[in-house]
Amino acid sequence: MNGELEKRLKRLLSCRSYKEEDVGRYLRELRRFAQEVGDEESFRKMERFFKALADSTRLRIIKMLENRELCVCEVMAALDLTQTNASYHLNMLERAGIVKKTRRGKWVFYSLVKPEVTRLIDQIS
Amino acid sequence: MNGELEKRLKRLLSCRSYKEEDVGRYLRELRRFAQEVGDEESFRKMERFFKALADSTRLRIIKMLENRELCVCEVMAALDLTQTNASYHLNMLERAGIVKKTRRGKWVFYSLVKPEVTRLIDQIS
DNA sequence: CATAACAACATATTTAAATCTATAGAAACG
DNA sequence: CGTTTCTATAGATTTAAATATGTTGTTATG
Repeated sequence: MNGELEKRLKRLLSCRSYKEEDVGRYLRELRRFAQEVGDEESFRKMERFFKALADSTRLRIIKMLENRELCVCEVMAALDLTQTNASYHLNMLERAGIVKKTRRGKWVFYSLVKPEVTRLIDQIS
Repeated sequence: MNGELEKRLKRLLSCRSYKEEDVGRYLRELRRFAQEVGDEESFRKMERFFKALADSTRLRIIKMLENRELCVCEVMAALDLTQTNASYHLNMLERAGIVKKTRRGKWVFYSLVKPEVTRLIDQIS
């Protein structure tokens, strides 16, 4: 067990009329509490989703796609990105399940999978 | 002007019965469209907010704070973090306006500023 | 089927975030 | 007031994301 940490908790609990021998139990309680709020897998999933939104270029792409679908070269033109960089961001959004792509001849068009995502964005701003 | 890009747009538009001389106008239209969906400042703000949520440790902290406030040493204990690392993540959340801190004697307690944030998180999972 | 055009991918570089180590600041307490 | 305890910050290191360069895959077209 981590002795230093237990001492620290003991001092904290002594302000709360806890008995000294309860400290070990309190530590286990805290760790169980941390487990109970959610499993690692679902937190990882949320992390990936929020990471996809944590970039102003991608947020702007999403807001544009709210109005209409765009092909890669239109995204390049609109946001002044290199072809590779535009593809990179669109791929990030696709892997997060936010956009989907449709090939039409030589062109690949991107559109929103769930338009609800823009509601979520608008809640923030 | 970016000649390569204009040629690319021209070929795209030629599939849509656009006149050739409209390509320059279409490029400007795309760029204006990109501006209209939102100003850089507000996208940067959203980016900061989503960045704060884009980490599974911080998401777990938020979910714990939904139930009750915690001091730094409790966060350390619950999530098995170093003191510095716990402070770092709590500071990130504070600067994003998600949590606030209250000093009580030697201890600093953190709590949610807007509990709505957990609704937003639950929408994802 | 050879070539041109659009997009994706692989790899390297740059830039930013997360973590660690060491130290400083603030409150409590003898 | 000197010491201990809790938290924050500074600086260095590690790790991951964003961007750039060069190349490949895919579709259309002469």
